[in-house]
Order: sequence, then C-alpha cells, then structure tokens
Amino acid sequence: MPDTAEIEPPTPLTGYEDRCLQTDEGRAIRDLMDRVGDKWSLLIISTLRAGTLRFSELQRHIPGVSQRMLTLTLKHLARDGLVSRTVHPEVPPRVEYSLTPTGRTLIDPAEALAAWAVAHLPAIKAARAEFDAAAG
Amino acid sequence: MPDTAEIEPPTPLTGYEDRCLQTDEGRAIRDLMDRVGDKWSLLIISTLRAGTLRFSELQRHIPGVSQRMLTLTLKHLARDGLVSRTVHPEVPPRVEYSLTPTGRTLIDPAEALAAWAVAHLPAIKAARAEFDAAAG
DNA sequence: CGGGATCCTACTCGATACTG
DNA sequence: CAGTATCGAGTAGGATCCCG
Repeated sequence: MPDTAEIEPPTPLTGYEDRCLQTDEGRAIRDLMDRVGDKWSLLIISTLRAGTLRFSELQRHIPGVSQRMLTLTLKHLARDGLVSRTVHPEVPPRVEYSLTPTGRTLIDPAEALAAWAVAHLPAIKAARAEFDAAAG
Repeated sequence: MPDTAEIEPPTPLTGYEDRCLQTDEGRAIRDLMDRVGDKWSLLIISTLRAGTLRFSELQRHIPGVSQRMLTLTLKHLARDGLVSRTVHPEVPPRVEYSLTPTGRTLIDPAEALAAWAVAHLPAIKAARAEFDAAAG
C-alpha cells in the first residue's frame, strides 16, 4: 500500500466518502429493510425468540395481524432461512414455527433496536407534538 | 407486591405471555418501524452519523433517492427530533442537516443491525436461492 | 387448523415540472 | 440550491370466502 493512502484527509466529509455507506452498509441496510423492514417480520421474530409456536398461537400473540399477512410473512422468513416451518401430519393439522440458528442471530440487534424504541419513543412523541404545535 | 407474583411459571410459553411483546416491545417495535422502518430513514441517519451535510450532499451520498423522498424523509426525521435542520439565509440558500442528540443514540443499534446484515445477508441469499430451487 | 385465492383500498414512492 | 406541486404506477396489507 502506498504511503499516500495512509494520510487521513483533514476534511471528514467532502468528496471522498461516496463509498462511505453505499457499497457496504448502504446496500446492507437496504437489503435488510427489504426483508425485515416490513410491518410484521421483526414482530414475528421477536415473538418466536422464546421458542416454538404454532400458527394460531403466533396470531394470538401478535394482535392485529391478519391470517394473510402472517402466512405471507412467515413464508418470506422461511424462504430467507430465518424461520423454520414444521408440519405435523395430523388431523387437525399442526404447523409449528421456530427460529433457525440464523434467525436467532437477529434477536440481539433486534432487541437492541426495541430497547432503543422503548427508551426514546417518548422523546420522539414529545418532539413530534412540539413540532406540530409550532407548525400548526 | 404479593409473593405469588415472584413465582416464575415453569412453562415458558403457554398462556401467560400475552403481554410478552405486546405492551412494551411489541408496541415499541411497531412504532419504531412506523418511523424509521421506511426506505430511506436509516440510510439518512447512517449517512449523517459522520457529521453535518447539506441537502445536495445528502442526495449525492444516497444514490437512488429522489428529491421528493429526501425532502419528505428529512421532514419526518426533523419532526421526530432525530435530525436538525438549519437554514442559512444566503443566496444561493444553504440548508444543513445533522443528527440531534436523540438521533445520535440511534446510531449504535442501527449499526448493529447493519453489521448483522453485512454478516448474514449472504446466508439469507443462499437460503433463498436454495428455497427457490427446491420449490421451483 | 392452517392456510390459499380473490378482491379491494390506501398509501408509498418515483418522475416530472415548477418556484423563490 | 433547496425545495413544492401534481400525477400515476406499483404494492402492502386488510376483509372475505373457500379448501384439505
């Protein structure tokens, strides 16, 4: 590596940082949001973090989710290898869902995000209320 | 608090956990996704983590974002108190954006998520390819 | 019970053109 | 430069009905 490459530019944000987020984090964040950035994915993953649940149990634990969206989101998560789907051939049928090892690795960052939300959402709502009061 | 409340139920997931995610984390995750779960918010926040940027700089650093979406998302973030907007009364006008202290607290969990994405997206894409190959 | 199929609505987002 | 305004396509997501 030439020594010129080691010199840190004094201006931190003027012209060299076009690759700052785009190649690595930028694409990663976008891909991530494309997969678990929807309305129910993180909720399902968080709900499954304590163990296996069957379809109707999941639906009960996540109020407001429709059968359709639960089915769709679970299918996407299974397709991405984050959730495993096990069908027990019985009558009535029983289908159980649980996190895969890969899915389990998402728990920590997801809970970090949830913790942030719990801690800072009051401030956000206050800021929003103040903003709306000021702007009419 | 009565002593019966301290007894941990032995079955981890059968009947008592209706409040497991819904009251705290569940609502938090939903509110969070409502605010920064869109296409550009996390990208903007990550881009601003290194310092102040003006509108056109932000647009250059986030390829693919339209003027409209950049304006809209910045307005939402400003409304929520995550981003501050400073107008310098000059000609041509200069408007600078930076993270507020509250916004800065989001950097760590957001980067944790981005790091997860960088680490696990290849596995996800592989799982998806395998799933699609098996299912046609 | 665990979905699949269908219809329908609302909203997101992008493209384009215009403004101060 | 930093927006605003308007239009239109695409899609996420809810409601409903049906099936194995």
